[in-house]
Amino acid sequence: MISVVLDFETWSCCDLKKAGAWRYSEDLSTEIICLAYSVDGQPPAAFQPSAYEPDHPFAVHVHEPITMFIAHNAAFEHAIWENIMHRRLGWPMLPAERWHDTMAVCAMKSLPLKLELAATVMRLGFQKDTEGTKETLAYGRLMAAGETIKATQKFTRIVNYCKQDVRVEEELHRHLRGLGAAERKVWLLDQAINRRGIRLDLPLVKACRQICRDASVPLAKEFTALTGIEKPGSPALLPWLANNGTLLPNLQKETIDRALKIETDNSDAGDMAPENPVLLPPDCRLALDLRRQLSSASVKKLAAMEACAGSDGRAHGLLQYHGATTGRWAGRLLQPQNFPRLSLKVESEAIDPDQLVSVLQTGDADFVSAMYGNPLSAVAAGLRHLLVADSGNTFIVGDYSKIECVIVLALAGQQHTAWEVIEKGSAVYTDMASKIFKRPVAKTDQAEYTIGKNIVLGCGFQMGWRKFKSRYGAGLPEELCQEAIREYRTVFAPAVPKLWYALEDAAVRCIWDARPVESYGIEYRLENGWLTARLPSGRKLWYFDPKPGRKAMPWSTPEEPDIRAAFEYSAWKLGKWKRIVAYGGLLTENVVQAMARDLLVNGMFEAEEAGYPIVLTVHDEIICEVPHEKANSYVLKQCMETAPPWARHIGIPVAAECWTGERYRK
DNA sequence: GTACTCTGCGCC
DNA sequence: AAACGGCGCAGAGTAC
Repeated sequence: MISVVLDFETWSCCDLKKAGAWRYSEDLSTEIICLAYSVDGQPPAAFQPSAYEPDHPFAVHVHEPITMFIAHNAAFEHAIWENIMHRRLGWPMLPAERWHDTMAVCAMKSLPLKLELAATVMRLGFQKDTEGTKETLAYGRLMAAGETIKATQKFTRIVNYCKQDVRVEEELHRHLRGLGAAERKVWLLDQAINRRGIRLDLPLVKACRQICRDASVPLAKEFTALTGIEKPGSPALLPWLANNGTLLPNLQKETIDRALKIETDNSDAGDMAPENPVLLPPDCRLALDLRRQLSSASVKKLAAMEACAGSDGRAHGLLQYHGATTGRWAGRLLQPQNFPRLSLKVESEAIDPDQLVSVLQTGDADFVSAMYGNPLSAVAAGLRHLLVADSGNTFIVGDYSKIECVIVLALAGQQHTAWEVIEKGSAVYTDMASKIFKRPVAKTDQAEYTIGKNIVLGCGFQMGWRKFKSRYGAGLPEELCQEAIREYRTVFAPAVPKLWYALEDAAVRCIWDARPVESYGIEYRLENGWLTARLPSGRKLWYFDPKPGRKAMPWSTPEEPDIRAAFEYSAWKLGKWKRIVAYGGLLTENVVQAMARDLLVNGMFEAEEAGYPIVLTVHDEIICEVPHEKANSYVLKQCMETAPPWARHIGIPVAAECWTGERYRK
C-alpha cells in the first residue's frame, strides 16, 4: 500500500474558524494556493491544482485504489478535495475510506491536536514553520482584500511552508502509526456523521436573532447609562458595585442570583456568605439584574448556526472524534453538546416545544416578552428546537439511563446496587435522602430528594464533601455534607472506594516497577512513551509521558510526613499542556467514562446497521434521522440496549430511553 | 491586527 | 485519614 501525505494551503473570504471546513470548502471565494505531498516518505513535491488531467503526476495516486491519503485533520483536506478538486476542477472523488487522519491518532493517544504542539511534545526532527503560518494567513487577507499583485510575491514562500507541513505530518505519522481496526471503524462513522450534518431551521434562527437584537439593545443602553460601563459583560462591574456599596466576591451567575434574592426574600439572609451585603442599593440591584438578563451566552449559538450552515441548510463538522482523552466526542462550531436545558413555564404549566417555536417564529420581541417574560431566556430555551429533521424525516433520539453511575457500581462489583438504581429509580434517591436527613423523605420533598439523587449519581469518583457542598448543597451545613459522603462510601457503595484505591495502586505499581499490572479487569502497561489502560472492550486509554513521583497526602505534616508513591503524566487541560498528578478517583472516572463511550459506540453501530443513520451524539445520547415511515423508537431502544459481551460479563444494566420528534429537545 | 489568558457559562 | 471528572465557546483585557 502506498501512502501519500498531503496538505492544502487555501485562502478565502470565508472565516474557517467560524464556518468549519465543510462550509469553507463550499464557499465560492475559497481558492487553493497549493497542494504539497510526499509519497511514501519521499521529499515533498508541490503544485497548484488546476482542471483535472489524467496524466498529471498526482493523478496516478488518485487512480490507484489502495493508495491512502494522509492529512492532519483529514476532514479539511477531504472537504477541499470534494468541493474544489472534484466539483470545481473535475478530479475523481476520494471516499473517506481512502483517507487517514493523523489528528485522530493524536486524539486517541492524548497528544495535542494542533500539529505544531504535537510535533513539539513528540520532539520531532521536523517542526512547524510558525512564521510560514503567519505569512500564509497574511497572504489570504491580501487576496481577500483584492491586492493580488502584492500577494503573488509571497507565493513561493507559501509553497515552501506547505512542504514543511508535509514533512512534519509525515514524520508524525511514522511515529504514531494507525488507529487500529476497531477505532478506524469509529473514525469512519465519525466522518460519515460529520458529512451528513444536521439540519438547522434557518428562518427560525433569523427570527430568534431579531428577537435577541430587539430585546438586548435597550437593556444594554440602560446598563451603560446607569454604570458608565460600555459592555455589560465587563469585569469593571465589580469595582463599580463596590463603589456603590455592594461587595461581591465575583460576578458568577449564582452570586448574582443570591445577591438579588436577598432583597426580596430576607428569610434567606442566614445563608448568605458574610462578604455579601444584607441590603442591596437600588442602583446595584438594577445593574445586576440587567447584567443577568444580558449574560445569556448561549444565544451566541445563533450566529454560529448561520456561519456554519452549508448549502444544504445543514451544519457539518459539529463533532471532533475522540475530543476528550476518554474517547468521548467533543463539540465544535455551535457546540451542540451544551444546549441549555431550560424549560419555560407559564403559571407552572410547561411550554410545549411546538408552542414555543410558534411564538419565536413571529420574531417579535414584544410578543415573546408578553408571552414568557425575558425574551432572551425564551430564545435560550428554544435553541435545541433549531435542530430539525429534514422534511419527510423525523428524529429518533435515545439516551442511556444513569450510565456512569451503573458502570462504576458494576465495575466495582456491586451489580445488585446498579440494577436497583435502574429498576427502583426514584426510590433509591428517597432512601438515600432519608438516611442523610434521618427522617422519611418523599419524592415531593424537592430539595432533599435532589440531594439524595446527586449523592447516588455523582459520588462515584471520590468527590469530597467540600466539593459536594459547593456544587450541590450551597445552603447545607458541613456536617450534613460529610454525612452524605460517608453514607455513599460506607453504606451505599462500599465497593467503590476499593476500586479507586485499586486502580491507583495498579497504575502506580506499573510505572514504578515498569511491568504490566491488572486490577478489576483494567490492565495498565507502559508502551513507548505512554501508560496505557486496557479497558474491558479491548480499547486503550493513553497517558502521555508518565513518570514516577511522590505526593504528600492531605494530612501530611513536617512532624509526621506521609509521602507516598504516585505518578504524573502530561495532558492538554484548559488550553494548556500540563503535568497532572493522578489519583484513584481520576483514574476511575477516566475508565468509567471511557466504558460509557464504548457502550455508546456499540449502540451507534447497532443503530447504523438497523438502518438508522446517526446525525449527532451527545456523550450518552444518540440522534438519528430517518424517514417518517421508518421511525420507531423501540428499534433504537433495542439497538442501544444490545450490550456487547464485555458489558454483559461485567453485569452492567444497560437501559435506554428513546423518543421521536421533528425537533430536537430534552 | 493577532495571540494569549482569564472569567464565565452551558452540558454530560 | 482521601481528592474539581470530561468538554467548547464567547467576551474582555492585555501583550506583542
